[in-house]
Parts: sequence; structure tokens; C-alpha cells
Amino acid sequence: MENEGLSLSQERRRLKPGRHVIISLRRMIAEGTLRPGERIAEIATAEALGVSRMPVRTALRALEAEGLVEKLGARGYAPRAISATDVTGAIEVRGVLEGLAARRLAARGLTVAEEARFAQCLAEGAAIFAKGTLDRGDLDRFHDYNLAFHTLIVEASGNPSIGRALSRNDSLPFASATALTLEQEPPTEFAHLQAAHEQHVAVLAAIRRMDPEAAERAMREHALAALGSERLFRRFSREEITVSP
Amino acid sequence: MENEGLSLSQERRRLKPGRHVIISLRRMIAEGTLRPGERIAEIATAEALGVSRMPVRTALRALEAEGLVEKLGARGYAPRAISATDVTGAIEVRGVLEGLAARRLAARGLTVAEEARFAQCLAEGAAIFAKGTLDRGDLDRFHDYNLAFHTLIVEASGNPSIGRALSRNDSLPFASATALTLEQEPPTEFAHLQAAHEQHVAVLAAIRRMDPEAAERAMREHALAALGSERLFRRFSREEITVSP
DNA sequence: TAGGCTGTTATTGGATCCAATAATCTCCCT
DNA sequence: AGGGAGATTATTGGATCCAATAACAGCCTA
Repeated sequence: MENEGLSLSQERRRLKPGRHVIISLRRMIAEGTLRPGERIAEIATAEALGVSRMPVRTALRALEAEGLVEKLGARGYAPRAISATDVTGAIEVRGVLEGLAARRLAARGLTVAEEARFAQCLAEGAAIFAKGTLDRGDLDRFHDYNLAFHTLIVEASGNPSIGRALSRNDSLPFASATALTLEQEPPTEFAHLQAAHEQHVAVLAAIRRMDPEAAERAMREHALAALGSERLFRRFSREEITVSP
Repeated sequence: MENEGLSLSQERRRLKPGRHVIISLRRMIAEGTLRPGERIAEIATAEALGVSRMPVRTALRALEAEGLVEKLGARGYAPRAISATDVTGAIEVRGVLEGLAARRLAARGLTVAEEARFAQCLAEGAAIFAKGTLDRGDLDRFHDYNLAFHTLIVEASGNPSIGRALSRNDSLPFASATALTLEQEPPTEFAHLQAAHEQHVAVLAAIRRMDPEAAERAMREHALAALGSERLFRRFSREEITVSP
């Protein structure tokens, strides 16, 4: 096979070695180094990444569960072609799941601790847009803020199934988003990002006034709005971000 | 460890050997043979099932992803305690996901082929209740019919992410349902089953008249109604049913 | 010449072996 | 006697080996 872009193997330092395999594979798929339909053989991939076949097997199984690769009978695996409707579908799913979380939250009301965390989170978001322009660092800040808000909603919902379902679902749009990002260096889409922030505000408002219907609706609309600005999700997966602690 | 109820190992004939491991483990967890908190060591489990450690490892990873077991650091795995709120949560998730599927279907309308399949499916359902009583065989028929209906909705929705999210999510309520079933031999809950069937009819009606809101609402209500009669799901997982062909 | 059958080969899945690691137990020190 | 540190042991994770299997090509036959 002799895949070219395998200098990633140098990245596998720190952390358990096995985790790097799945992260590397995700990135290679997202970046297009491994293109859809192209075979991924365990042996070739293993020696390309300088590791045994075992972690590769594990990783491929996991990626198959995530829907990023598919098994080609006894001829290995291949990245699934991620179509626009795939991304749309995954975002739709994200919408209803997070919508459910928001609904639950609105139905039972926020605890004071949660209220504080949300307030702090949204304040961080507001701060990003305070000066009217965005630089590169602000994009990172926005991403962290955005992830924090969504995580907060899901965690606080008190229904662990939601988070589980999301973790499987999300890698797909994240991957495609990363691919998109690479070809066109992300312009600072101030308007899009600010709209997203305002949608967060709307969601929280509905939760605060304990209006489940409105909360769910706002959350869904927020998800669908993300369709227009998918490339903003530069990072790769929840796991890769939250892996440090 | 010397687990007692391991005569299951005799069941692993036919099919690839590895699949039997995960299915056996699911059943043992659901039946309570492996109780929550009780350690599942790879080695002990492997020799108990008469197989190598490798399939056990694979199976435990998968079960962890499904949320049926949790990892105890370097001390193996253990079945997660499935609480009532866990089941409620999973069913809630099922509701919004299948609700989304129904909404999509209602929004775009049924093709003639789909219309025929749905009609045939519901006719099968109606036939079950025609004679006014249920025997044991009718319960099996109802289960097949019920699964067929739900599968049809999800498949026809045209959003594969929904099915993926569901397949992870569903094992939890299925497992708990199985556990429930074992202690109280299922009475023929005619009323509950018939109500479920009528909810199917309502969902399909909303889809036919292309009313997305109503379709989603009906589907959600159907899911929640299942909470009252969870024990009706005697079978174990989608996989175990659809494994034969 | 086309289709099917068979032998070969490549590749996954399972088993076993070894290393890294974390938990537990014991012993010593305070 | 209690706590902490170290050694020991049990257990997972990774590597390697072997078997089963499916794909492929070549040949033979109709």
C-alpha cells in the first residue's frame, strides 16, 4: 500500500499507544488520506503506524460502530463515503437528542449550581463577541465554549442514554467538517458564530422560563443552523478534546 | 470465580463462535446470572465459555459501548446496574429517534412500495387480535410484527444515523425487559398489546396524511406507552433476532 | 469462447505469549 | 496500633502465531 501521509505515526507519544491508532485513523479518514472505498488492510495499516495488528483491529471495530468505516467481507475495511445527506442526517439526530436534553432540563428546572455554570458558560460566549471581531484564538475559544455549552446541556439532562447516543453519532459530522475545513481555511464567520451564540441564549432562556416545548424547539433549530456553518467545527471528536484530564 | 450458570456455553453452535460470546454475555447479564457490580474477568469468563480471551475482550468492549457493562479500572468489567430511570431514559431516546424517523417519513410521503409494506405489516398486526384472545404463539407473532413495524419506520426514514443510534441504545431496555420477563411469566396482556397496535395505526395514519408533527407526536407517545408494558419485549436484541439470515 | 470448478493466496478471526500496570497485601517505621 | 511504602500478584493490553475462510486466478470442460 505504501500510504504517503503516515508521518502521523510520529504523533503517537504520550497517552496509551492504542488510543493513538483510532485517533490517527479518524484523522486520516477525515483528511482524505484514506479515501472512501480505498481498502484498509489490518497488516498494512499496522506496520504503517508502527504497531501490532491488535490495536488496529480494535480501532477498526470501533470506527465501524461509529459508521466511519465499513467492512468489506474478508477484504478488510474501507472508509465509508460520507455524503451530504449523511451529515445532514447525523445533525438531525443530534438535534433531536439535544432537543430532548433541553426539554428535560426545562421540564425540571435548573438547580442553582447548574444555573451558575450556565451563566458562566454563556458569559464566556458573550465575551468572545464583545470586541466586534474574531481572531484565530477567538475561534479556539468559541469552539471550547460551544462544546462546553452542548456538553452542559447533555450532562445536566440526567439521561445518560442521550450522551451515549451522541458520542457515537457525532464523529461523522465532525469528520466531514474537518475535511471541509482543510480545503478552505476557515474564514472568521463572525455572523454565523454570533448567531450560534444567540441561539444558545435562546435555549437557556426557554429552559429558565421552564418551557419544555420552546427549549426543545430552540435546540433543534440551533442544530439545523449548524448545517450552514459546519466547517466551523474544526476539531475532531469529543474524545480527542476531552482526552487530556 | 466459578460461575454457576455457565451451561450456556453449550449454546454456542452454529454461527461464528465469536458472536455467541457477546450474545451469551448479554443474556447472562439480563438474566441476572452476572449481577451488577459482580466482576467479569476476561480469563475466567473465557474459560467458562470454553473460548479464548480474545472474543471475550471484543465482546466486553462492545458491551461497554452499549452501556451494559462498565470498566473497573484494571480489575475487569462489571454489569452496570440498570435502574428504572436508565430504562426510562433509553426509551425516551428511542422515542425521539423513532419520532424523527416518523416525522421524516410523513414529510416526504410514502412510496407505493413502502405503502404496500406498511399495509401488509399492519394487516399482520390486525390479524393477531382478530380472534379476541392471545396464546403463546401470538406473543411471538406480535413481537415479530412489532419489530417489523419499528424497523420499517427507521429504515424507510432514509436517515441511517437513526438506526445506528438506536442499535446502541436499545440493548439496555431490551435487557432489562428480559430480566423482568423471567421473574414473572408473561401474562397475555391483550389490552397493552392491542393498544400498541392501535398506536401503530395512528402513526401510519399521520404519515399517510403527511402530517409530520402528528406523526412524530404519535411515535413518541407510542414509545412512552411501552414503558408501561416493557416486559412484553421478551426477546433480547435486534441482533439476536435478525441473525439467522 | 464462456462458465464453472478448483487450487492458491491473501486476509481476517482466534489462541497463546509476553509486557506493562494497577491493586492488594505485607512489613516496617513512626 | 496505624499509616505508608514497597513488593507481589492478578489482570488487562499488546504482539505474535496459527487456523479458518473468502477472494481470485487459472484451467478445464461444455
